[in-house]
Amino acid sequence: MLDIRYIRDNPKEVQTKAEQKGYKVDVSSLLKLDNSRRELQTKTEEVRQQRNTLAEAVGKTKPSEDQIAQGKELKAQLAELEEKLRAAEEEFAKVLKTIPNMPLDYVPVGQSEDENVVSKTVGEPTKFDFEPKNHWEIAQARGWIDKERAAKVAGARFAYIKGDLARLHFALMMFGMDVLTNEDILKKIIADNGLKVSSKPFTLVMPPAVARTDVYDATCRLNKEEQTYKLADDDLWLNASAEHVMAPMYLGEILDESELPIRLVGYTTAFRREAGTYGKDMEGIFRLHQFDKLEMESFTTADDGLEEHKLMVAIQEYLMSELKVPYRVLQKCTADIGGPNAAGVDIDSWLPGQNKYRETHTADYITDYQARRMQTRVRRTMVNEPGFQAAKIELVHTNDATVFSQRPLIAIIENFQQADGTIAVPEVLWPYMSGKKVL
RNA sequence: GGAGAGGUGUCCGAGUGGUUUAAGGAAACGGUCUUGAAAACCGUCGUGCCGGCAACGGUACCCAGGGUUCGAAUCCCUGCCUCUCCGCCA
Repeated sequence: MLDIRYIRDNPKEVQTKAEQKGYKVDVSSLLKLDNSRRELQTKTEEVRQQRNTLAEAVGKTKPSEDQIAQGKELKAQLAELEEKLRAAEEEFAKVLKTIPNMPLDYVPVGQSEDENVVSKTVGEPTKFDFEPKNHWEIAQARGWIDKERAAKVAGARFAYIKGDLARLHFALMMFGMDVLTNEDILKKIIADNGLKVSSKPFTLVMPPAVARTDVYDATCRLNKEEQTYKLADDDLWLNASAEHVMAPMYLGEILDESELPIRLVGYTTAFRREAGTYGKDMEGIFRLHQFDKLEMESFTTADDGLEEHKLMVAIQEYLMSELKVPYRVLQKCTADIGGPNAAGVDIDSWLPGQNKYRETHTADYITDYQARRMQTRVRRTMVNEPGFQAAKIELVHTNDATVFSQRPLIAIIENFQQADGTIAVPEVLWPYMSGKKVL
């Protein structure tokens, strides 16, 4: 959610930037709702004041007939005003939520994902002296993926991932966890990228896989039931990303600045209905209703938010480079970063089986847009001199980014396939493969 | 899942219908004293919203949402959460 005061002060900018993101919003009608809401609030508070004054005048004594009559009159007035105020606030909040976050100035303006800007390409598309297969062909031949039986059990777009492919998944997860929780590696990444951020390691988290409606909604990430699975008998939704259940961890809390940054690396199974993608990417495990994922989430001060975002991208690049999978970095344009984001980066991995780069990672910088709804704040000491100190409470900035989902498995299988049908395990994963270097 | 007891500020904890701007204590921070520290003493010590340049004023918030009342932290209802016992269970 955007700050209404910012919208009041910059209505034209908000209108323009929302449109750059492809959002149809009506800032002027929002501001009208804001005005009538505030007028009603003032009136309501005036009546409440009269009520409080009367109650105080009565005190412990028995109220007179006249006082009771007055009180009843005020109560009736208040009931009417409060109802109007409630309706006005509800309408106001509904419209305010439709205003997306403002893109940062460096985010390229674009109409669709086609206008994302490739900011970097690392490695060359892998060359083969044989015709490379796609991951689905390879996995079927090896018995690594069983979608037919999964369809029998759970329906389309589910999979049994088996044997060495399952092992490879856990190796990848372990590799990610080891990097993210290792301060020395983080220091190296920070130094190599010239970043000015804390080297505090990430804390490994296994979060709940579900969240309540109001909590999920506060993350600004809850989609409609067409997109997200809702439990039938409980007020709970299955998460569509670990980020969705880690972001609201500090809901309603005021953190101390000394606790920041809070860095979490969470492992969870994510669930997505993938409505509107029927027929797309049906082969293999590229797009499933369920997938396991390791995800970064962090809470920082506003001052550190952007550097934190850059750190997450740098970590993603480090992981990809260590795997030696060719990739490119995309600066997402205004149309593609998503409503809550101020900026966003995708990393696309080279998939020889599709002969193109496909998205395997994303990194989201959300500034204070989520934190305002979640009311996750930080108490900062701004001035601390003898005889004088001032504390300030600010919204935190949130960042999230993929460490590894299941898609990198596709990249590994396809890039490291050999003529004999086997897969060479990337060297950095050897320690996690129980001695297997070839699958 | 069944039965019972609870949920008050950073923490402990009082308050069960009306000067609650929530007692008291602890922690924290500033000061006095001290060579320094401790102790003692003095002071500060919630958040949101509305109005105001500001000082400040108003209002709401005692888990959440409803209700009763002239008046609710306090009474009633519902939900959530915690604890104890039972049941079940990786």
